[in-house]
Amino acid sequence: MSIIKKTSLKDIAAKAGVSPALVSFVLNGKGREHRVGEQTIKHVIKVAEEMNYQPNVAAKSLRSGKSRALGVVLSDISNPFFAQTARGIEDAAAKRGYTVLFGSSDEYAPKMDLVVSSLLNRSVDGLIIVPCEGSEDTIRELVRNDVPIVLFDRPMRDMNVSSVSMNNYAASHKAVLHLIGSGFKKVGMIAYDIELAHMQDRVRGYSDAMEESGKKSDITIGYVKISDPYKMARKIIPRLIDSGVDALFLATNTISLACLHAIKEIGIKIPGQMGILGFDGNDAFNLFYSPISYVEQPIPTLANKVVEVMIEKLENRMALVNNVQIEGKLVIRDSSLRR
Amino acid sequence: MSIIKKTSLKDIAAKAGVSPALVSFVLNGKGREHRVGEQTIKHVIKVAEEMNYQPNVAAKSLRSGKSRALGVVLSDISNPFFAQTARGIEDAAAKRGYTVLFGSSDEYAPKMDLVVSSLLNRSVDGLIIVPCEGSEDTIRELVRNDVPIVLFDRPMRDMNVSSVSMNNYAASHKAVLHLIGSGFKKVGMIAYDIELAHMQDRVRGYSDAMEESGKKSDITIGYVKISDPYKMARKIIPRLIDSGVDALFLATNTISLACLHAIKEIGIKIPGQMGILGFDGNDAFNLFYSPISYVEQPIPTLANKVVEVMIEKLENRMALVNNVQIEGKLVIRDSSLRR
DNA sequence: CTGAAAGCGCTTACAG
DNA sequence: CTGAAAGCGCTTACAG
Repeated sequence: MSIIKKTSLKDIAAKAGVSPALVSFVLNGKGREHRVGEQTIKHVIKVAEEMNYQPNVAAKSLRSGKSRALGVVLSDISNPFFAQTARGIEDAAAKRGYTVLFGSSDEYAPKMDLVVSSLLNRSVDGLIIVPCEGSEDTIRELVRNDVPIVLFDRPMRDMNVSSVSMNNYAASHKAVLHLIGSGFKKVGMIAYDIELAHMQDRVRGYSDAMEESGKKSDITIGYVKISDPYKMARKIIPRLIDSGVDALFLATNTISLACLHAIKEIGIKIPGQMGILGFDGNDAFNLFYSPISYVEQPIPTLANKVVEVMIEKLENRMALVNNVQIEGKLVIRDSSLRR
Repeated sequence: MSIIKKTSLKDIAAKAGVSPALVSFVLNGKGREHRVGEQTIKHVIKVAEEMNYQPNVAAKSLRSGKSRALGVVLSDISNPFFAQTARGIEDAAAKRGYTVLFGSSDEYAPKMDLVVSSLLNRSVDGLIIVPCEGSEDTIRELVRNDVPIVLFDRPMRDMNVSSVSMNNYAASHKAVLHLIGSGFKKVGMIAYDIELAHMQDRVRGYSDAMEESGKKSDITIGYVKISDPYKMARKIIPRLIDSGVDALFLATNTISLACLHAIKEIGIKIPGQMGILGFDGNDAFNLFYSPISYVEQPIPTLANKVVEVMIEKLENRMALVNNVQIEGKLVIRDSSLRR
């Protein structure tokens, strides 16, 4: 096994006694199409294997304008949700012969622009983007320039762009109904103070569930900054308790963790004093003295789907917009069960 | 802001009224060197900016044989330690104008070979590798073929290859002395049953600390499989307790988490019945009812260093082998304090 | 101080 | 059924 590449098309052509063009056709599976003889095809392939041919990717993409590479812009690849997403996308892409380049926007639009440019610069064929707040213009311009993009995790309505995300409205709605059904009187929510659709959907799911349960006047939402959720959670939670909130629906994994820290610090008993339902499973939820219930996002399914939609778009050159929603799952543990 | 690239060197040359070669020189900062006139330099740069020139990476790397891309082979990018490493490497590389491609080996040598080939195929300039067990031959072949590589997390001795890792021996040694100093009588260890240097160093640190403390006969190591640490932890821990072990030094983050799950399930009190000292901080450690002490790896420092060593190697073409060790830090919480 | 030209390794009309 | 040739966008000796 020699991992190192050096053989070129020309070398194979020379050894096989044919032209480089022919080798190119055969190796790209276009032998039949160009009516190359069966014998020749077999022979060329054999020689290529013997010489351990590895095509030069730079040459290929220079010539073809395609790189078989996907750019993926995440919020932060070190965040567990996105780390798992990254892994899922990498695997799904590899299965289809695509490589993936990652970048982190840190939820900051100018940083996102930087990452997008750098990725485009590397001539990726398409971009999978977790759009951050204020990135609408960037997305719009990419669409306008026919850059193939698929949004992940956060759809953007009224914009001509495909997306793959969880059905945030339905999952949140179900989660809140579960809390209410479990006997909690006044369910509050802690969310990010951002306009992005996924967050709005989670908030709507909560509000609608409250309203449908005749608790419209109990709707209580504490907003925290995406830049420092812990600090605000520490301040807001006591206030929510004072206002009579006896259960909390936490809108993201990071918010959940921040709130658990605050709750532990303040010394609130779960679920006795406060019911909890978080987002995205993790070890901390499982190891908490009162295991935490949560909305589970089917990350591998989501990752797989976004790659599928992307490649569909790339290889069929379809312009049609596809907004895929995948259902979440409620995982129920002690923290959301009134005793 | 137009993110889309299309301007070529030739376009700039035409507009600036000079030759493409001259533009290439100027834009690569070799204007002075080639004694291009100051006026011309300024003018060319201005035109390039006006036209929002973005060099075609494929063409550059085809021609130069360099891609300014680094390949990074991790164990599993969805594992928190490696996710944070990925982020650190990405940032450090971006700062120096390099892009990063990731791949996960899943601790399986054949998979690692696959990922390495694919990365090399994409003509990365160098490879940062977290070597898995049984990958010595691959590493050796890469070295033999002059592929610039730097090992991360796990050095390999007696092999002509640079590495960046934590000083595992010292950190483990210190951790175990702390447990003993804290009053625990019989400190056991749970480790992976692998030969890799970082694990051996952690085991040696433990053994030496025990021996130096006159507890040679108390040395008790439970080995778990890297493929399913939880299952074995569940079996081994009761046995260790039966043998009188009253504190556990856990050799990795994953092992720590697996053991905490098992401990919670079995219902062992920490630190009353069992002292615990784990590896790598995380939310689960902090939120555990008895906060877990741990060895902290300075991930950003490590990530930064590995990129530095890599680029040093790449740009100075130095053949010299550099084995960097960075000291870990002991973070002490309740779980390792006898009361 | 500046330009013309070759060539990196591919793909793809075009010609036969 | 197969080959010769152009060209993707760069860089870099070479010539002047």
